[in-house]
Amino acid sequence: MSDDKADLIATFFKEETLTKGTLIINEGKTSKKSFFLESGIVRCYIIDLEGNEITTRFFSAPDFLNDFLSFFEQQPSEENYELLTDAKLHSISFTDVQYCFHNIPEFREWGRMMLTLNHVFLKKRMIALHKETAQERYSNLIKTHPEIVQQVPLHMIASYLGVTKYSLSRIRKEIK
Amino acid sequence: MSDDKADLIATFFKEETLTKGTLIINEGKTSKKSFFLESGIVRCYIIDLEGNEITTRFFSAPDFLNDFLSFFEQQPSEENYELLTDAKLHSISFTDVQYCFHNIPEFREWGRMMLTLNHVFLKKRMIALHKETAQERYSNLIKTHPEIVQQVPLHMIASYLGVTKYSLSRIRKEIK
DNA sequence: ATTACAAATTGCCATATGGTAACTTAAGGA
DNA sequence: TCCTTAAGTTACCATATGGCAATTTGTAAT
Repeated sequence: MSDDKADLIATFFKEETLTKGTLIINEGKTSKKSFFLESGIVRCYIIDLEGNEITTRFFSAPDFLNDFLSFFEQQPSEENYELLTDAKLHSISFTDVQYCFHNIPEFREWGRMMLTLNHVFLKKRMIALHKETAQERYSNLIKTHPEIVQQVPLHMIASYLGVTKYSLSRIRKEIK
Repeated sequence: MSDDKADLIATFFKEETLTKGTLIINEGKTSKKSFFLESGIVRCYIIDLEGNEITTRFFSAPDFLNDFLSFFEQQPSEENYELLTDAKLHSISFTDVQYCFHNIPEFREWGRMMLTLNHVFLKKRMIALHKETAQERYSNLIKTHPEIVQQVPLHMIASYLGVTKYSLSRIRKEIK
């Protein structure tokens, strides 16, 4: 992408510095923004029928993130997105995203890529939950995202991997 | 949608009658078509590293289907789509889909809906694999898609649910 | 009717994971 | 520093599921 285009696109983003614990997307509310995460870690989770939190995804900087369904369909989100650390973000509004989609081909291309990556992520995760043992899933997480394993509380990682915190604690011991 | 538009869109679809066992999308090949399934059942599966088939999805008529990644990104498919019964399909080429996207707003809207439904399916499935027992997943399948439970061989359903055929056979016995 | 083959079932035991309760460790506030 | 609380660990046992092997059932071809 040319510098001109990059600069143009950058003008639509607004810098935000937020503290640990902030919810940047809330269950039940329609998400108005997409984000670029410059620093920090974000956890995405839903609350199931029994009231348990299920962590469905982590984002660690640098990365783009939004709630695909809530943002692009402008409907209430089913998930919460919580900052696990203090973070610096750059946000763009739905209106501006629409404007950029219509007027900047490179931005449209970027949107397509986001969508594809999102889809690939879900498919990989589905297959992992399907065929891998909890230990394999944990080992893979260490390989691909060591920063998450290091910085995120064990019970959240356990929930993300689909096991209890007790099991994950045992898996940790075995791996060492 | 108006009848005029519907008729116009229909002209881009070509009827195909195919027999049980036919692969309509092949692993390794770039998918050139999207389909409307008028009658029949389709199974989507991948082959994992150990050579096992993992069934990732069923489609039963009437439904639209394509391989999102292979079709829209025009890259080799990672999955196979197999007819489990004789079937009548209506197919539309990638070129024609692009044409319709550019020229028929209703079609664009339909594309967006497909994408969203696809996404919702993957998320639901992820959560099901995450939190439900095999028995719950099977019960839900019976509720939502009894025709699949009736017509599809047990070992394929087992693979879809993420359990062995032995376990599913036992689950079946308990439920009765 | 007979054979052949795939699909499905079931007894048996192994393994992975769940869940409680007790305990230890770590971290932040008064 | 002490106190309080959350996080993490671990012993123990329960439950869910895996997987082999033997058997039965169903189905299609001859």
